[in-house]
Amino acid sequence: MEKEISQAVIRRMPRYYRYLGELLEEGVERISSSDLSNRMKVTASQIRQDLNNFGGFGQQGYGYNVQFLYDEIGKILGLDKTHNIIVIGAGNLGQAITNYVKFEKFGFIMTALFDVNPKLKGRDVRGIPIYMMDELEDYCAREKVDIAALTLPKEKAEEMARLLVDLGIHAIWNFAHVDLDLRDSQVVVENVHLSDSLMQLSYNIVKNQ
Amino acid sequence: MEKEISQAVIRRMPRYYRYLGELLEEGVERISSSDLSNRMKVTASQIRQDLNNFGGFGQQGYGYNVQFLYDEIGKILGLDKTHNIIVIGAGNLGQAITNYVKFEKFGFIMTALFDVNPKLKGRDVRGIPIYMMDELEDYCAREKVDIAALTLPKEKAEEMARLLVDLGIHAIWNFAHVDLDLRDSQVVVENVHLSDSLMQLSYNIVKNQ
DNA sequence: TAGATTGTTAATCGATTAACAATC
DNA sequence: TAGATTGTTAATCGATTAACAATC
Repeated sequence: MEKEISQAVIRRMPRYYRYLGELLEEGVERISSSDLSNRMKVTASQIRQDLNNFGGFGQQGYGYNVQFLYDEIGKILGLDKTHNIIVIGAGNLGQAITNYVKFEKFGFIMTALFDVNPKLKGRDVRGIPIYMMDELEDYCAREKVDIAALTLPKEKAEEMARLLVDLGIHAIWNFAHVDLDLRDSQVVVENVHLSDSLMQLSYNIVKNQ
Repeated sequence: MEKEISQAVIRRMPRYYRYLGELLEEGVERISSSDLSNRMKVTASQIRQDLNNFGGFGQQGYGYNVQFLYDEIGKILGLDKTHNIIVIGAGNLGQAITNYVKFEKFGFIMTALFDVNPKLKGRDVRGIPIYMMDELEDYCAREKVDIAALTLPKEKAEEMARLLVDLGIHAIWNFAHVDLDLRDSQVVVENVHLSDSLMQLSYNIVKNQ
């Protein structure tokens, strides 16, 4: 296997992607690491180092072609493929994520929600059906599912994560406020801990005073 | 001023807080850095280093008192005070955040939502009123507001952020997919970039295959 | 007191920045 | 060709881990 690229680098890639998208919208054709560094408030050195983890996308004396680099970073991030997402837990957060249409622009397609609440049976979120949890297994056998977004209370999250692994799901986008211990599986987990984020903000408020 | 504590350390504090909360629920009275390190899958060294940024909370030969350490970290994170939060943008995400009752356990109180959509006028989210955007200034003059959660489309986020700064708000919890450039102000910004998180997940899926 | 475990200093590791030769 | 700017190596900085003396 090629040498592992650090998550610190990976975390910055979506940000590059976003700035390049903005440059495209502005009609900018090429940009140097130095100009980009001014915009993004990072060092030009870091930009060149980061990009060169994945290959030489620039040209000496010229800089980087914006469209080309945008597309390449898109490929690196897997945005050239579509990813089907199911949402486990059709509460407020689950529905909000489902409604966040922006994701589809990047190839993330919401295909179904699942919940235990019988009141939600047969309902939908902007056309995306809500199923009962006992239909999950059949659904996963029938349809291609790439990512499961987990928006359950933490008490139920661990158990559900196990089930999802058994059903062959490869990636979990975890909104439950708990660490999923799935190290024995091959599943990729990405955590969104909103409480943690809020606490960090709170710390910085206090510090600032 | 005391020496600055790195954000890497701060980011880990909410996780310590969560594990200590779980230990409390289990009725555990004391814990050593080594036992905690086993649970959290970090090094004992890191735990001791992190904590000692803020003071000596442990006792040689004994370890750490769980309740005491929990309370101290709570204070460090500012969770001993309440924070009033207003939500700018009462769309799905704004409403989902408002409904996320869990936050209140940590002293974060949702007090109002604001939107431009006249259909929402006079409505509420579990008793929390939705106001029109033109009432924002009066509201901020009248009520204590600690944090503004920003759930607007990115086109409107920057302008709104400026306005919030002018209205004297000190902290912004930013869900808009844009970097707010508020370096000239004293405002604390914490970003939640859901798209970035999803892209990072996507990268790791591709890598894993 | 002896054993346990912290607080803290020193060593290591990895990530960021600087420098510059290669090259378009 | 000369100027610009990359790709990449070397230097620096900061964060993590290891080690151990202090002490409960």
